[in-house]
Amino acid sequence: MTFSKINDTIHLNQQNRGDILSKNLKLKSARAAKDMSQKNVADAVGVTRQTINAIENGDYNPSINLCIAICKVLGKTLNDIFWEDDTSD
Amino acid sequence: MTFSKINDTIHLNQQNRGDILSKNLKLKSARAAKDMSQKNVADAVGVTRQTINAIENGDYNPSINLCIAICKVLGKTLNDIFWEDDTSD
DNA sequence: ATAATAAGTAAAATATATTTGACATTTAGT
DNA sequence: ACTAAATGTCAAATATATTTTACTTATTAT
Repeated sequence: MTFSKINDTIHLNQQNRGDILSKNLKLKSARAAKDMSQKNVADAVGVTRQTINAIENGDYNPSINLCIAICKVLGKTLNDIFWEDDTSD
Repeated sequence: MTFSKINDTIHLNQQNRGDILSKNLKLKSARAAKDMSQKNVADAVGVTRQTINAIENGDYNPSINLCIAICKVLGKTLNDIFWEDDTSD
């Protein structure tokens, strides 16, 4: 049994930061729903506002623990904010 | 027929240990359900087997893109494998 | 007993997430 | 006009995820 590599996008994304990654609009709207600024969320989860800004703008990919912390602050789950539902493409 | 060494009682408590090293047993079982080795998953998502091993054993936290890739390989979602459902903050 | 695969672990090197500090733009409010 | 808060972005420094190489143990099968 062989397994094909489906994760080429990771290294591609890491090399072309800001080019290919799309914005996380779910995060932006979830934050807006809580009426929190980027700095508010950043302080709540213990990172800088630049980090939250970069995540929203798709400049790099956060760690799973940071994603979980953000979700909890915003009252959402990982699937709500970070799961890409692009089943059709 | 050989007998394996049963050397610890830790396994009995793995599910509900709140310690530093909380293993990701959901990942382990999802991988077992697909009959894939750590190296199989590693190759499929484009990382080394040490990375998969470290994630399963809770040694460090992967990036969200790697988590998504792992989930897709195993036919699971982020919530299935990486969302911790302990509502006690 | 030997070989082969899977798994656990570790030290050093590399890649990249995150911080720090700074500057610019927009928006809303006096 | 000014002020402040929120956002966007950038370069350099730091922290840490990930790789590479290697050694070890466990398991299964020959």
